[in-house]
Amino acid sequence: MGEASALRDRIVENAGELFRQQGYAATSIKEIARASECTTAALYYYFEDGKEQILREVIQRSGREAEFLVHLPQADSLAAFLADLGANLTARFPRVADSINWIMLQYSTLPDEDKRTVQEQVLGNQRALKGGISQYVADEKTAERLAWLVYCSFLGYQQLFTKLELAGTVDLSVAEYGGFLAQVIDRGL
Amino acid sequence: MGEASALRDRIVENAGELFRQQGYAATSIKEIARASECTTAALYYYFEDGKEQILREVIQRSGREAEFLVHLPQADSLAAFLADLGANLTARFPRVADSINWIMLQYSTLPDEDKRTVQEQVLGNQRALKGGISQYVADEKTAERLAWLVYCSFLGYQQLFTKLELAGTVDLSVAEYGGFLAQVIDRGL
DNA sequence: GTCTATACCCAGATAGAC
DNA sequence: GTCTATCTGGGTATAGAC
Repeated sequence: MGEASALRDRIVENAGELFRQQGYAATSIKEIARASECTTAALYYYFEDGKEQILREVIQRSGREAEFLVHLPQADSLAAFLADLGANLTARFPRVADSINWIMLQYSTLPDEDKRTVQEQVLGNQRALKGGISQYVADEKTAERLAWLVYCSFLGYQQLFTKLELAGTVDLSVAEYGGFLAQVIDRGL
Repeated sequence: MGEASALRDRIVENAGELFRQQGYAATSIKEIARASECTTAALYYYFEDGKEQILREVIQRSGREAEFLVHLPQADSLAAFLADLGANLTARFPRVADSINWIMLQYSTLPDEDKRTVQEQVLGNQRALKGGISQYVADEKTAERLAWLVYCSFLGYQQLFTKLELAGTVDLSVAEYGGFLAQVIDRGL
């Protein structure tokens, strides 16, 4: 089904970039070929099933790449941990949020195997986050829920403030937002 | 540019439904016509600029419809207010989240006027939420931030748990999630 | 392995009948 | 106002040369 090659890699990479920017449906195979500096014929040499196969591979790759939380901050309190997280998430989280965004629209049409891949990606992120939080929170269930809360909060923020460009209209940076979240979690209002 | 008519309404309505389900790019004008039980020619009678104009009108309508938070719960504490909100959001929020989802992918291509419409929709929701929260929180800035936090949190939850079907894998209902958020906000961990 | 050339289909769009 | 019929272009896909 098409062995490894530099071109093959470039195609998956560029397709992913285009999907993140425009979504799957709005991206044509010609566009992917152009970005990869090859023809559509070359593309079909590596991906017999065409666009759908590229979709599958992009999803799998984005699953592998999604370990954005692996390098969790070291801190000596939960509040500090979360504030750090917010400050540092700017670099890696936008990509994750972009991926989730276009995949979400595609999700219902995916074969079960790919659905699982996507879920695993999200679950992996949450688990990593939970691991970090567990250092400061004794109760298992609380850590679990807190990880979801933090994950969902940042995802929503990312989408509204970056994708919808609210950052230009509303004065609330990720760092501030993260700091506020940290503070609320730490001691309530 | 096409006066009011039952068919015209149906078209915008059905187009919106399809956009929410599949996104803008994946929805063809023929599909919209089929769903509206008319031909594409009839569609062009009402929408001279075709698909793009329909897009604009769907966005405007979804802006008008987005007052999902107008009927805010009455409660005698912030925690109760938020818990209620979580429990009741199930009905109206999914639609808002779906809209944001597909619009987000389209956003960068929108003319400035429509961008503003979208932002207004989000800002309107946040403002409404803030209004509710202000009853319990004296400080202006805190209410502001809290409204964003709540909004982002529910948006993220909605997308992960409903769109990505995590609700089937992870045991955490909206009500539980909202309850937890309420509790955290009220008194921290 | 990658290209040129091309087939085929469906999407967006419109003219003209009724 | 709504339809039938049709055009054009771009999208997916492939055969065959190099």
